[in-house]
Amino acid sequence: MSLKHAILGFLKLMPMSGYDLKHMFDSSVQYYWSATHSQIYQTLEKMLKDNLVTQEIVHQVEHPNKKIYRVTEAGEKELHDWLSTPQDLPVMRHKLLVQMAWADELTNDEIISLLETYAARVRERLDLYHSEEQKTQLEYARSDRERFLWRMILENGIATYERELEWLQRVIEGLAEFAEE
Amino acid sequence: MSLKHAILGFLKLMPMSGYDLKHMFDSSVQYYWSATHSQIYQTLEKMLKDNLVTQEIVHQVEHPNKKIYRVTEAGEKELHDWLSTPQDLPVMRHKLLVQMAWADELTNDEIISLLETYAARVRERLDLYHSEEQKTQLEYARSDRERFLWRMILENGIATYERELEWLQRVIEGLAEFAEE
DNA sequence: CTGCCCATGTAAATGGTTACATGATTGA
DNA sequence: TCAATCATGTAACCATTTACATGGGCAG
Repeated sequence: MSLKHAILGFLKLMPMSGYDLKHMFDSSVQYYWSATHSQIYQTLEKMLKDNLVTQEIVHQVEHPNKKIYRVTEAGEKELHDWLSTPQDLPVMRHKLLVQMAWADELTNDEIISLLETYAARVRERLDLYHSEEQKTQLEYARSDRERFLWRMILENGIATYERELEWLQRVIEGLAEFAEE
Repeated sequence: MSLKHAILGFLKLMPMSGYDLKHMFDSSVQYYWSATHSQIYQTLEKMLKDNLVTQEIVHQVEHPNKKIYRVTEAGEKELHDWLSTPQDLPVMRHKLLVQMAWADELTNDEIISLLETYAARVRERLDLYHSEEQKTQLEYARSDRERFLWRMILENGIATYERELEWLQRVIEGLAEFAEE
């Protein structure tokens, strides 16, 4: 499980609530790791039981109380151990590719429509990657090396999606050769 | 759920058993969709109940009996409907990138070791993509257009992993600038 | 005689999504 | 007054992995 480890990393950067974590995942990591709020709250509970984090309730007047979590020593060790463990290739679950495998029963127009819709979503994602917000977040890095690593993560995403766009274009162009009569 | 749909596509290509399906997933689709045998058997049972497939028991002498599944009309419809539905971007769950996000607490050598191990796995995967077996499978395509689509799927995988290798190389080189004293 | 291929399953656990639920404050 | 933000949670379900389980045939 790496949701746990992604959370530990964020909390080490800065103690925060489950709500804050959700925003962190949505704004910076969403693109290579995601989590719903229910999953985050439940995982935090479990991590608390396992003594990986501590909880402090902060009473607020104008807002609901919040629970601030902090990484414990055991949590730091858990994170460090995981960080030193080589990971397998991520399992690809690429629905569009499954569709393409069996798409010969669709018309050219139908296939192209699938590809175009997908391309539009890829472009949206790319816009997010290129947004100012992403650059701002690099400011929070705690060292030049950390900033470099964060920039590399961003660039990985950008390259991934740009490559995907090129591929989509090639498929669309290639399909033209199979004009329907 | 697209395991169901990937299965329907395979069965439409050729009626087969759960065991055969497992091999199909492992040899051709593993790289963009995967499933364990337990998942396949259970899904087939469910699909049978839902009348998406029929089951025929083939008695064998030298081997255990096998259950051959065929797509029903309802199954064809289910597949066709799904094929015409645009898909969202796949959720990326890239553990190595999560590690990189928090890797500043590792030494350069430790980070590079993570990256190199990962790169070795990417190269293995690329070898699979470039293997003869992959080219042979293109023969089973039922039309030129289908063969084109299958080739594009393969090329998507190849491009993905080649890009990943380039990125890994850039990170490794970039890290050198942060030499440890 | 060892280990792989054939062929099927079940059970338990983990991970993840979706829906249901509440309720005050703030800005348009 | 409508919608969004803040802030938390539970319950049900679905998807996926891992482990447990069986047993004959065949090749080295």
